[in-house]
Amino acid sequence: MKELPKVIYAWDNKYKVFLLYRNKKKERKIHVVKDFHWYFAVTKEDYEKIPKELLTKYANWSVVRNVDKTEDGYVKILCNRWSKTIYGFLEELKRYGVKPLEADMSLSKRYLIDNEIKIDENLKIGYFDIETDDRNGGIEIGRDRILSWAIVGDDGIEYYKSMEDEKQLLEKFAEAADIFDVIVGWNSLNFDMPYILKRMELHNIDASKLQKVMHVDFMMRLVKLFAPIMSILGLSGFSLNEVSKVFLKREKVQHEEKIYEMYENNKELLKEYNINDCKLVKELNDQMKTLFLMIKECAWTGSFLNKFYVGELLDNYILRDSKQHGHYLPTKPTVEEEAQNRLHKITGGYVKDPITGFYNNMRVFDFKSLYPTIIIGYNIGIDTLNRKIAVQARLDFKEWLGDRKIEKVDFDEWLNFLLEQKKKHDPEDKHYQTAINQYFVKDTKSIISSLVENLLEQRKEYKKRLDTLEEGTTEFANARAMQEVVKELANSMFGITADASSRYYDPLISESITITGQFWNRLSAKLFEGLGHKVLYADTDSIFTAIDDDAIMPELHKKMNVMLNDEVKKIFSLSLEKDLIDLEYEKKYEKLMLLDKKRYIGRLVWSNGKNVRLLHSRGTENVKKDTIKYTRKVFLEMIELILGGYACQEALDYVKKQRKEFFELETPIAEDFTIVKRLSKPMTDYKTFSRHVRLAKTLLKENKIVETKKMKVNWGERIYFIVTDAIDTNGQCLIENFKGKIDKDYYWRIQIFSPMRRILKVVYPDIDWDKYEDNARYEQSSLFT
DNA sequence: GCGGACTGCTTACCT
DNA sequence: ACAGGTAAGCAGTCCGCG
Repeated sequence: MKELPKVIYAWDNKYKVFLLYRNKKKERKIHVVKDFHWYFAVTKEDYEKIPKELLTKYANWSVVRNVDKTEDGYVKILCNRWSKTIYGFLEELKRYGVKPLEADMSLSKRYLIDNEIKIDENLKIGYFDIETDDRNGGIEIGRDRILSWAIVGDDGIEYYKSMEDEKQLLEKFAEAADIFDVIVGWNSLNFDMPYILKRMELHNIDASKLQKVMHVDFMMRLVKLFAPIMSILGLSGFSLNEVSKVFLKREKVQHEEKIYEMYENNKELLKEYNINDCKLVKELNDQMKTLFLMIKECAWTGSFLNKFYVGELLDNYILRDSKQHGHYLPTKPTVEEEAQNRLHKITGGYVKDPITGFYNNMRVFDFKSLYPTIIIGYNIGIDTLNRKIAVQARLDFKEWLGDRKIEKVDFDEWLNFLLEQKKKHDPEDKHYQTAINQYFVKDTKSIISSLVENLLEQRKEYKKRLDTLEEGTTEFANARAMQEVVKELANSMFGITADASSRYYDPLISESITITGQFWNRLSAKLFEGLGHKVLYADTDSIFTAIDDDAIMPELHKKMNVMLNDEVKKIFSLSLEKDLIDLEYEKKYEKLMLLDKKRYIGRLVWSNGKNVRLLHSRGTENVKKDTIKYTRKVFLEMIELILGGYACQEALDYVKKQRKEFFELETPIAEDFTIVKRLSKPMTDYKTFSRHVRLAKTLLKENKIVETKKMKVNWGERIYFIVTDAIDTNGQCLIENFKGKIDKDYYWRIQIFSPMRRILKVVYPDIDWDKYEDNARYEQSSLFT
């Protein structure tokens, strides 16, 4: 193969690389590469540290095959990756102070990067689903036989099989799947795929028959995209039925009978049901273009669909770029190194102690792309950090900070410390100094900063292009997709420098980013206050200040940006032609109750340049899923009344009224008082047993719920319960066992009044709200009023 | 034996 | 299997107490 075609998918088998591609006739073909050798790299300086005997020893053990010194600055050590001794070799090298580079790579990943192989975007997609014998009840992967399968192509062609002979059924599935580049299912990573593989194993069918087909679990992607905004979408869960209802206004095919009964008595309905599930997933994708976007991201970064994780995408993207520049990156940490990395806690964003209160005309400013901006501005990267300065500079910073937390340190003291340190460590001004007193060279651009810069630049371009294109056209969809792609990648760059399992992990780097973010935020607070605007709250990249006059806002916004850019450039001697920092004026609340860190609620009237009028809340009870329905209703009602201008006395009367109504409630409805809590881990991992865990224990024994898996993506079951006696640790019942008894005192104190009181205390601080908590105490005190 | 102070666990949220 | 920061509620423990 002279001109390498775009590749659909690639894998390796010890010493061979398999490249799947489409020929001129659009047929799927495999190209096998037999003469590509695995290697890792070390720098030339590191190579000198390796004793010759060590290399000879491992060469004699057939671990080291060859040494390639042809590249600038690096030596490639060609090895037999499948020798177990390789790990001993790498460890031994580390003992000599040698850092093996990119020694974690698979053979195929290495090949794709070295040969700059492009990824094909024209993938043939099949949506698949299986049905299994459900007579035994409960779900256990591979326990019962598969009754049928269906695949629906993106061209709409349907494939379906159902037969007695399961072995043949599975063979047919492998055959049918093989014409697709990728098969897409719903929760298929945890159900369909492992089920099929288990049953294939049972029938001694070679699993490699499915090797050539990538697999995507569509549910997992949607969970990632929509889990944070479920309530906005009106989405209560991620069953296929629920998601279809919300996005497609359609439901799954209804059936009264069990799957097995359909298989026995109503084969047509089973077929319809099975195929329909595939179609639903297809229609979801047709509507949202999710796979289209994922495929774009893969082609852009040089990754494959079945390894679609931000970390993996970025890794490929960075590795390819650095290879082009003739650089090799660190090896991913071993399990032990990763555990070691985790022990070190990295400081994150700045959260100001809020000045709580009920405010008029609260304005929110927001740093656009805060962390990407910092990466670019200070040329941050592993390749630009001056390690010679780093050690002493770190010690100086630690000594100065002492046991204080950085957010508690006086801002001017911090500023002065940094200015002094700059003189000490970098008198010739050859570096950018970050707010954690680390120094990044100015003269060569770091890999990640140029990538992030490129990504942000691209994003601007796509946004510009979007304005010129017509909505609904393919070009528009393309541009928007790419805009999303570059945004996600730029924003994730920080994440991988703080990820203990990543080759880019480095606390000096990630804290250079986060703590400089803290510094910028506090600097902007200082500037706001210099202009007479008191900052009331701030979280990471946002600043809250109350300003009555709308007319001054455009001017203030402009002024703040000029000042911020000037100050930052001056303090850190950033030699930037254009202004990097973009502090946007983002929101206006006509009224806002600022309750606590990460908790506020108010009337939003202006957002991102548009007039709006809606209740907007963060972290308050109405947004939390474990709030009971009754509280949600009363709480929101009270908020509306307060926003509507309730006076103190009116609020007091309202609380009294609510209290009375609640205690006079004769037959509480279960629905109103159900507490919902989710399990987060396997039962054996629990150290304490709260009410929902106690209930779950029994449910688990009775096989009514399934054990929570350790994987992060797989949420545990939700437990719906009611507290009947708060004193008793077993004073709770499941919603289905509700007999009409609730612990009224508990519900009033904890579930209903407590959230209300948090608001009332802030809005009407002069009243002693505590006495309305305890029923008995209230009765007593009311005797005297 | 019981209650208050305290610690750490758990869940769910915010940026 | 990209991060840290935080509130609230409560389980569990320790301690004092003639």
